[in-house]
Amino acid sequence: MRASKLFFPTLKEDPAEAEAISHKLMIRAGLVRQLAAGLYIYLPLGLRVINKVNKIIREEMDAIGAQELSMPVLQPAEIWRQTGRYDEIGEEMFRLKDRGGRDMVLGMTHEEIITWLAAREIRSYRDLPQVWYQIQTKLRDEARPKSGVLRTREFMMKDSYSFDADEEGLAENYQLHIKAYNRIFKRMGIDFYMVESDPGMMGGATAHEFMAPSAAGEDEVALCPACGYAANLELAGSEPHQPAYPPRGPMEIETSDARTIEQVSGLLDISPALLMKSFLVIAGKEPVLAMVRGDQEIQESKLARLIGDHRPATPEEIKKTTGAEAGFIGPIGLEIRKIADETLKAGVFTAGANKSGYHIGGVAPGQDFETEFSDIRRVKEGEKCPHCNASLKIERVIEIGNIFQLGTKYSAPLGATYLDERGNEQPIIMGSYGIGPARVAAAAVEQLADEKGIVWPAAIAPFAVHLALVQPADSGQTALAEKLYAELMSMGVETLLDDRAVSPGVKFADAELLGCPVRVTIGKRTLASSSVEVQLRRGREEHSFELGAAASAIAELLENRGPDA
RNA sequence: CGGGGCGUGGCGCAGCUUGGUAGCGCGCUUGCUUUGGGAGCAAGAGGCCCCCGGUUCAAAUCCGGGCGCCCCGACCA
Repeated sequence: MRASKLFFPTLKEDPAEAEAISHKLMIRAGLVRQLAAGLYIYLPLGLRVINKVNKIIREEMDAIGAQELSMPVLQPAEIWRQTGRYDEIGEEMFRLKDRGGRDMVLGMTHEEIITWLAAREIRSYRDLPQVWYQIQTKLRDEARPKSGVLRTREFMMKDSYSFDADEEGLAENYQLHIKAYNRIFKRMGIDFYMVESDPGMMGGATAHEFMAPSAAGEDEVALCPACGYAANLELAGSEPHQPAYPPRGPMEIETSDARTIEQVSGLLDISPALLMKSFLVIAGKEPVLAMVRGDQEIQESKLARLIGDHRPATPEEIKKTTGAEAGFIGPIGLEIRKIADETLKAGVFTAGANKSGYHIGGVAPGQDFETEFSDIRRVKEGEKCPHCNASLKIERVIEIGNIFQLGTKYSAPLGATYLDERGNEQPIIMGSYGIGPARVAAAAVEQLADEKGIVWPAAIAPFAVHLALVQPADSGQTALAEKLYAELMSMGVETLLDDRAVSPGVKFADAELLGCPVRVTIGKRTLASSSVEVQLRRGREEHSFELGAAASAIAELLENRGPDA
């Protein structure tokens, strides 16, 4: 490709609306343009990158026996009603009517549709197992699109679905996907972890996410450097330290205006770990008191798994339910559902007295009041790994892939069954597996970019070689550049020939911004020395090759750098 | 959905407090020069100042309403 013909509008300055590194650079390098909130146009260079990502995904999916197909984005609401998700999902699903007044939706995912297909076409255990996938547009009316291409309302997703006769088959396909995903992300040269994740409303028991560490990420994971335990903070567990507790023996303490953990621990001169935090939430219509130790925070997603959707109680509701103001509420004397974090099981604490201006000391949960115990706290950096007691690290990550064991969540309501060897009808056991190609590309930008611009991993770079012709007006230089360009292309090395009539500074700056792995410079120095200068984008390492052997030397250089080049 | 910020040539911004001529840098066009790190000189083009309404002799500027975009939080199948 010739830069003089390529549409790649680069920008000298960061766009005002961008915050994340990948967002800024993908706009500046002319990869994408924003149409509206969460809607992006992929320009030629951006599309080249996505296509490379997709190509790798296809190769590795095909390699585990998955078969590509394609399903509609526009879908009848009826199928979503059958699985109950039409009503469960709410505002995040785009809904519309066709001219005949039929309810339709724009697909946010394709479990319903693929299961509809399986229900019709799979009849016998002889038809199983199957793994089907597509790379297709999804639409979600996100509450808050953000960070450029990382969270958008319309996005592409590789989604695959496995169909098995039994749990063993599902486990096997799950493992195959883990293998494929590891290969895919390794080939792309990005850093990632596989972590345990919350299946959430996808249903099923087992789920993992593939996470690329990045400050621009929206999730956090807990990682154990010793045993490899890795989990999304939504469900990660830990062993918190145990303080020395005072003797049991409830007694009222006047705390006047001290409400927050900080104020109360300061006033009483005791560690926050000896206090109990109580939150009143409303689940449905029922009030629930959630309690964690004073030095801990509630992990909402863990609480939600016990009590479902909930919201904080209003000040009026708190007063009405407990008789006290926020800051003085506690479990003693409250006849509502109570859930205490399991770290409260062993100790003796100071809690709110349900009487404004007072706390109660010496409270032993489970003895001085009835409560359920469960893990509802958020893991903190430095707490002990639940498996090996090493110190946990917490990292911010971008979710680039996920895998779910669905079981019969979709096959049962949609009647996707098969006849087993004995002629008995059985529900098909399903799994579902996603990868977001745009997130993968953005994660690569986030992880590798330097102050000059993008540094693409070779596997997904828009071009392998950026060939800068310093003076296109000089016939000698042009002849050399054209020759090298033709040689590289004939060797299958994708090359961008920068033959634009712009100053050298612009060419070099754009080359660094675009981030192709290798930059080759042809200028008057090339004519003088008969050798070409080659610079690796990553680390900006310089090489020099003799003119005649340059093409093969460059190809070899690319070859040797492997996926991380 | 709660909180905050922003909306002025293609891009980045100033002007708004204190109403009266729309400005800067980059980019763009033409010519000449230049050519290994975002070139120089000269001459140009380009703006319903987000929209609607109000106040005023007069509104980019003040007031009301709306829309859009970004950030923090909630949500994220």
